Amino acid sequence: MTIKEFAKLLNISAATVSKAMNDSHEISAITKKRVLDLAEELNFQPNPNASSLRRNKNKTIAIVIPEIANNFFSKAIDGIEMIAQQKGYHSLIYLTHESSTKELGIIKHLMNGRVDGILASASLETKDFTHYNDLLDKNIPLVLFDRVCEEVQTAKITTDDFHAGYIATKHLIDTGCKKIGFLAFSDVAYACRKRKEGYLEALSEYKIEVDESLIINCSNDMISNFTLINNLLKKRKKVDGLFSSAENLAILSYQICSELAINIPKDLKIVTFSNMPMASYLNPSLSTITQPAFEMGKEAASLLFLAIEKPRNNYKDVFTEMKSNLFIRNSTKRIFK
Amino acid sequence: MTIKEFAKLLNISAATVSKAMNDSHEISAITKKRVLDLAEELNFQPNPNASSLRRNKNKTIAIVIPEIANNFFSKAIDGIEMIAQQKGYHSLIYLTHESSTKELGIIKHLMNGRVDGILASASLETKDFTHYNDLLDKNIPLVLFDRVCEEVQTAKITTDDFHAGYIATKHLIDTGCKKIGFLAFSDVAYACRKRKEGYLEALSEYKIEVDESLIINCSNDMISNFTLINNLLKKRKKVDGLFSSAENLAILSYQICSELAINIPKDLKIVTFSNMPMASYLNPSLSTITQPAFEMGKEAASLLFLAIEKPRNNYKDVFTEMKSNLFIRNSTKRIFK
DNA sequence: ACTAATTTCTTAATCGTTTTCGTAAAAAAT
DNA sequence: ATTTTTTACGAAAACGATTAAGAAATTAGT
Repeated sequence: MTIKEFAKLLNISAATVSKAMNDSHEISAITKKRVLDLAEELNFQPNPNASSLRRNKNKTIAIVIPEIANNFFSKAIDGIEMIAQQKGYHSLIYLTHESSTKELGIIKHLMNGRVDGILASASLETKDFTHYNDLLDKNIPLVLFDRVCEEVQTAKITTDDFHAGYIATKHLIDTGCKKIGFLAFSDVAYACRKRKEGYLEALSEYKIEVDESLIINCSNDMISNFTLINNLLKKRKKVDGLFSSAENLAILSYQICSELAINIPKDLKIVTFSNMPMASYLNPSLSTITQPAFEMGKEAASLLFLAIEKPRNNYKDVFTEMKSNLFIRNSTKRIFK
Repeated sequence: MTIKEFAKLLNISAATVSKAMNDSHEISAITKKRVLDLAEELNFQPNPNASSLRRNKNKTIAIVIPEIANNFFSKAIDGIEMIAQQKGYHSLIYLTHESSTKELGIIKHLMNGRVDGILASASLETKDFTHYNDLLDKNIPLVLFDRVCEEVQTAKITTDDFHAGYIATKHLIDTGCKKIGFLAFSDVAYACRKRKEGYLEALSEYKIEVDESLIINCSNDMISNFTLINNLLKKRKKVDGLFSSAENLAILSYQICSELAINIPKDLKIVTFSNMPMASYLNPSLSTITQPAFEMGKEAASLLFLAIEKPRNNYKDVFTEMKSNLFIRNSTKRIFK
């Protein structure tokens, strides 16, 4: 049903219906009620494409993320979608599967005005960020979250990665670790670099010399990650603590420890960034740095809507570091020998 | 940039550009190449709203699911999005948070033609399914997956819930359980009813009398679920095996066992439906029935696109039961006393 | 060489809204 | 009572693509 047909039912013009549904002051309360009541009754909704075309607004945002089968991102989406639904917006979702080619394709595609704004988390592979800057040149609001990058001058939501890295490493030192390895999920990602800096800061504070062979630069390839971590852990005496910057690397480490019969936490203590709800029930229970994924999603979305609805607002300067939490569990339990 | 402005750059008409970009046979190869090359260079894309309005097609589908911070649904979305991206479609995501009111609102909203088709998984609360039938009346393709319902005559993708329930229960019996409880995540959901029927079938086959007090009808309220399961497990001698129809109920059971100092698997064996990647690393490792979530998503999406692109196809008759797998781990380990 | 058929492009109508502008009617001001 | 202002609505022109129908240019057929 078109707005014209609908209008005919009430013997008024399409213009009046449109204005009534948009709560224009030009329309009397009486007429508004007649329109709204019938619209409710017949579930009449103006064609969104025609509306978007005319208004040049689609009430739609895009969420571009590396992966979804991931406790952090799925919770973040939960937060984003909640705010979007509150605001009456629709959320398109795009997965890059950590491929910069896919990311580039998706972002370039989104320049056609299909969405009013974009929430993105860069893929691991991505080293060139010009596509994000192109978005900004086209005045499409963009908020980066978690996987942010310095090259793009726009709003960013992250966690206190440096501090968390420091705290995690300090915790390992406090439980008696002397040779602490660091598993980097990326050697370029801003968040990972910050986590590493926190790690280095803690080592420095406790006068522990940095051993580069204990710093493992992992990638998106789980096979090669396996090899890397396996090689590290095989020379067991060289490492007694592991700070992992990503959940999946910790899982991999659990697997490798199980295969190599390395006892956690006796032989090796592990603390990791993770949003896993089951961390308490692992064998042994896993000490984690947990990011406020849901809140980050909400925060990022709120900021995006601010940018969309108040174009004068200089949202681009926002840089929010949200607080993550250290949950101490048995994987970093101090063992007195 | 509009198609007119773009056309002017090549000294041809907008119509020609449109046809060239849609690979019409009316346009010469030479012109097509000129158009496509410039479009590539300038990243020109026709306004999607104008296009959708004219064509009455949006190249967009909706995914309506109860929750996303959930291993099954996030993997299913992964599969759906992959197929959608291959087909050049966009995926809108809507979360109902298990609320039938929200579900109803979302589905009613989607009747305005914003999407070409819908993939849905009903919320637990939903008992009235007329909104889905309304969609079908409006000729909007609909594929239900996992949380399907008999009341709606459309395509459905599920798992072999009856068989899986039977196998899981049989496995508990084989490992020595005599008093097996069943944790139902819903008393109405089709999938859960089937799982229960499989459970009952196995009991019957082994001549184990059904004890209704061991069948716990859980809900979406985790607080009351806690009470229900806690009450069941406190009278410990009454139950020595637990078949859980949903992951979160198993997690809750682990928690309760830990609090009540019930040893798994010695005092109680547990097997559950779950897509948790960490099942092997739990304490004890958790025996699971695992659904092919990713493949289910792909299958559901493929079917939806078939319905969208071949309107004559009677996709509505499709009812696919995909095979789930039983992974036997330590939570159901036989203990010889 | 002339007509018919085919190829390739253009013009113009159309999709269903929103919004500007204009105009009655009603209310307020004189 | 007349003018001015305000209120409430309608007519028509956008928005930017697609496509049916028509026209020019080319090729084929006789």
